[in-house]
Amino acid sequence: MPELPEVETIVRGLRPYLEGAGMGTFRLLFPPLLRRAPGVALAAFEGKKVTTVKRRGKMILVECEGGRTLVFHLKMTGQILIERPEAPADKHVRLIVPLVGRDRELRFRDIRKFGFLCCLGPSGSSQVPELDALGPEPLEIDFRSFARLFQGRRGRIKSLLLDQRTIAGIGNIYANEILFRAWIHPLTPAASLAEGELKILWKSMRAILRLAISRKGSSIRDYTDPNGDPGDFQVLHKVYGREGGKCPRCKEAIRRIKVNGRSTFYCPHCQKKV
DNA sequence: GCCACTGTTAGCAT
DNA sequence: CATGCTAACAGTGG
Repeated sequence: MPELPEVETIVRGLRPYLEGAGMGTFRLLFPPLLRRAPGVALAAFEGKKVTTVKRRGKMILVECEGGRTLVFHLKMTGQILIERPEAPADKHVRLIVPLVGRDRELRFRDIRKFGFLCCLGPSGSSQVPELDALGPEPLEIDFRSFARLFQGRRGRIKSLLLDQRTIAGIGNIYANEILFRAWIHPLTPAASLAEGELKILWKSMRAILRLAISRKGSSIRDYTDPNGDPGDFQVLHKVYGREGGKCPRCKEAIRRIKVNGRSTFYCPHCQKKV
């Protein structure tokens, strides 16, 4: 579930618990969670203190003393929870990290098991291809660089917004909401967008993501932050999940199509096909 | 029960 | 190289 606003909310929720805390013995309940790293690598984190928690795209980076970093990707159904050790853990909890002296533990819970954890060595080297190939951050990129992302690209604009190598952190919900706000049809060839349209798209992207972060993300199914609190941006969705509903701008019925196999919602009147 | 659907993306086919 | 499908998995709802 988590896209950029949800992951940002999670990271902010984790900081007070993790930063400065020491990590105890990891309990890896589902070993395949740990990707492309020998199982022993986890031991290198035990007894170390967390220095910083960061977000990059949809990934969570937990930096530790000694320069090592844990990288979490929640994929569709992953959650990171901070709970008391005595709180019951259900069968979907895949990893437990005790936080020494804080009467709390971090739990990675993931129903569909798509999520993963990677360990980065002290070299800070590139052991996570997904991390290295990631495009720029949508809230940091300036307009000129943003416009350049789409030059000479033959893909459709929605496909490219979802492509993490083009720009990082945008998923299906926010791609739909951003395009609606920008009055752009999802199937528009990216390279055909005029300067003015790109400017509106850039502004819409920033506005939607910032607003969603301020609402602590969208809780469509069971997304919660580390404290178990849901976001409420879903009540502000204009098109996502609203097939057949009225466009808030023109009252036309919202339409649903598939783009690259993903459900895509738009207003046929406000987002004209080119 | 069966089928379609789900917020992600790696890996493979084209 | 660029782009488009499908599968990985588990659960929910019709």
